[in-house]
Amino acid sequence: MSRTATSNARAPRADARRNRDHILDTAEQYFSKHGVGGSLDAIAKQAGVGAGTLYRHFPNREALLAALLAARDEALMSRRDELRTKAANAADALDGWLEALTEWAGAFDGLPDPLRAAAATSTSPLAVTCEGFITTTEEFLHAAQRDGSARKEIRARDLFLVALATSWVRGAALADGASAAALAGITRNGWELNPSRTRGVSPTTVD
Amino acid sequence: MSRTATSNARAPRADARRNRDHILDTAEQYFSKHGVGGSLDAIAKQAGVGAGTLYRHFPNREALLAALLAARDEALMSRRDELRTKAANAADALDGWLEALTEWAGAFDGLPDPLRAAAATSTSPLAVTCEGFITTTEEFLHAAQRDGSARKEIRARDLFLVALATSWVRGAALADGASAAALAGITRNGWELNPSRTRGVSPTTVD
DNA sequence: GGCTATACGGAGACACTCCCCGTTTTGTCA
DNA sequence: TGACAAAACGGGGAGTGTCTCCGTATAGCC
Repeated sequence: MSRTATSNARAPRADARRNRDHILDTAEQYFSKHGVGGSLDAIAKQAGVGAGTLYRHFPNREALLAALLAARDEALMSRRDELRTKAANAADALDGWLEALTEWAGAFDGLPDPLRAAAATSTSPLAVTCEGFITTTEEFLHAAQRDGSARKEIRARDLFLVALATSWVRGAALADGASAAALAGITRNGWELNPSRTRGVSPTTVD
Repeated sequence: MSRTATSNARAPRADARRNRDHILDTAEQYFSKHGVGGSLDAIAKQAGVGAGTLYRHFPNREALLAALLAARDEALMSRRDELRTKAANAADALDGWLEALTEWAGAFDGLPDPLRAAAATSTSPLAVTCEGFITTTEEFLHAAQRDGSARKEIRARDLFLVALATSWVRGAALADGASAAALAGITRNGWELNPSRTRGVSPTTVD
């Protein structure tokens, strides 16, 4: 009981903070190049620290990923705020949010898998992040459902999983922009009700 | 040139065939329990053969999976034939086929991942299987597009990937039947055009 | 300058994939 | 039936990865 109630632990040592940051930087690079499955020991070596140091800071791959994604939270939050205020209508807002989520989940190759697992288990550092974004999804979804532009039977969690799944598919449909667009279209048609705008699909040439 | 043109290799030895079958049986059980990520050495041990024997028959995990799935091909084919003849219309046929694919991809935990990879690379024993099913998907999709019940811009490969993705999501949404139904609904609304039947979604209670 | 909590690093236990090669088994042909 | 060559077996071991443990180093404080 000798510590303050607000911060139960004392401030980290300077070298600890330095190493942590360095590991994070290295992991960011490494996962970008090799996907989330990249060797953790290799990251430690490349960061110039021992394996023990890496595992002390991040007990497992998920913890490391969670820390990496935390750095992106802010961007996603500001995107949310932007959609809240600037979207033309609730449907576009929801669509924009799902696209933002899909991109977020595509930050590293293979990222959708641990995210999906986290969304199911809730006993993972990633789970907290996921739950937060599901709540935001719910906000946008409810708004769209209230004004009749989204189907009533759809739940936010399912839509979140759809965004992850879209990202998952994109990881395979390499270099095929058409697939990404097709997926987005299928998803939007999937949840949308009474589309107000005749969206771009021109009747075009018959053959 | 001393062999017959039709079968370039001689018949396998009796013990080889026996071991192969035994490995397959064991792998079926093992993957069912532990998912497709289960240890191959453990399968060999449980099957009572050496690791070398397993790897001689199936050079890698994908080859083993492909052999396991081959045993299921027949069931899927007969489902296809059933849908061809008994489905009320092209849309229901396509829907039924996609559901069959989704179930097929859910045979083992984690199966969608190698399937997705195979659908992209085409240099894997699983790729052949995937391509075959994509072709069938194309058949059902074209029929639906011809009679105006499926959107024109959708491609068979994308729909195949959607089926895999649905299976992938189901792997997470454990024991939640509602999610499975929701996903199926989103998918169908995603590709369907001018739904002829007012499908079950009752306007129901307002709150 | 010295003391202690904190943090470091890397050796090593354990697991998994996959190759290699000496040994065993099978099928065939006299 | 016996013997021989091809086919197949099995498991040791190299390579790679995860994660722990503990002797050593160092930052921060008095």
